[in-house]
Amino acid sequence: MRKDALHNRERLLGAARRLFADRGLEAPLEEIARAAGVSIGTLYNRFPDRQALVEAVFADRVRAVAELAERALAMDDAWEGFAAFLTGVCELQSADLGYNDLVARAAPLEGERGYALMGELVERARRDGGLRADVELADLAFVLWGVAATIRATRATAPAVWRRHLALALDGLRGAGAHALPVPALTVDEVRAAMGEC
Amino acid sequence: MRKDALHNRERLLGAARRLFADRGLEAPLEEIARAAGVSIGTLYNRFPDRQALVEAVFADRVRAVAELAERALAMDDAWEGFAAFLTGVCELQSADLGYNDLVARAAPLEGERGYALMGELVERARRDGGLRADVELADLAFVLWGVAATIRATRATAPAVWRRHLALALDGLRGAGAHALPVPALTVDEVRAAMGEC
DNA sequence: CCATAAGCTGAGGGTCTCCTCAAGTTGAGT
DNA sequence: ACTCAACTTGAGGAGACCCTCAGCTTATGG
Repeated sequence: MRKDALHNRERLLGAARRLFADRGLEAPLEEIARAAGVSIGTLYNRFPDRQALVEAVFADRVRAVAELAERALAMDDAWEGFAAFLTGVCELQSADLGYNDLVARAAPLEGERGYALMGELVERARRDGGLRADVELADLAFVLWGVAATIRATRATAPAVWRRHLALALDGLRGAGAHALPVPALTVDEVRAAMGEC
Repeated sequence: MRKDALHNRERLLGAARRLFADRGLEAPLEEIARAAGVSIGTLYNRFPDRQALVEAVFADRVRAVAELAERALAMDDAWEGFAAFLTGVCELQSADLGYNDLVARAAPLEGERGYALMGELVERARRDGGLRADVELADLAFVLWGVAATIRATRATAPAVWRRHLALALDGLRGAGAHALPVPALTVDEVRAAMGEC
């Protein structure tokens, strides 16, 4: 790859990072190109479609979340770890509208390893962290989807209230005083399908 | 108003009701006109803009929710009433993608009277229904926004799981075993602003 | 049955975004 | 310096959707 091409790629990634962050994943590609000081054609040269650009921009987030999960698992208190993980992901969502969009469309950690990591977080919290027994991995999607909606709605008005929503959601996941759940959890495939849905 | 105009108005409302319900509030107006068997010009004659059409279509929902609130207040058990109200609104959201969109943009009950009604529901449940003391009216928005997101994501895949999300959210609102909330609730104005936000 | 105001129509102009590709430019190896 | 593959450019076609308005149709009251 030629040096100028590489340079343009960097500029495009930077511009996309910025625009996705404060306008969401639907930010016009033309505007990203303009912000990068490059023509729309060049953008398409470097990234065949929007998805390629999105993936390149948010690749770092996958690593960040994996690290988050590992640090959470390393925490002494299982519940603290569980809560810290969800809080961390929500913090990323709140810092970046694009990532917020993204988490609604794909789990923060994909693949065998990702699911195993998050599954262990849930398992451990259930075993000895006071996470209610009838909660499953798939139920984390509710928290993520829900808080994402609150973040999106309140980011201009009250950029920290999502923490209140999250706190209420976490209390709903605690064992103490829990009530039976009315329907079974989503299966892994259903979660995937639902995320694809929008 | 001429008879044919009235007739067209009805056809338009019917078509809009249908299309909003399964495609959301962004359904193309041209398609609504087509479904109504009427030209796009006529649609604009009857309804100056999308908002007018939306308001006309969902006027009945406002009445339905008001009734829901009154029946909820009439229930013996304060918590049951509170939960029944939220469940009822979520059921409406789940039955109609357009209404689902709408609830994210405006409270299900607006105006002095609407807020008073919902406020009383919260107040009463807090007083003697086991609703946690630090929850306020504005916090209902979290439930509505959150469940709305789940409904939207899962309607094709698992159209009933939102009840699970709602159950978890309700458990988070219960008094037993509640943990202190990290930030103050939204003010009424902030809720309004947030809803306008999207 | 007529006059006329009310209503209907749909082509078309405007905007926005996507994406392509022919023509021009440039980095880099020789 | 020269060559040429790699790269860039931006005008422009395509597709959605919005909304308007000049010209035609029709309900209705007299």
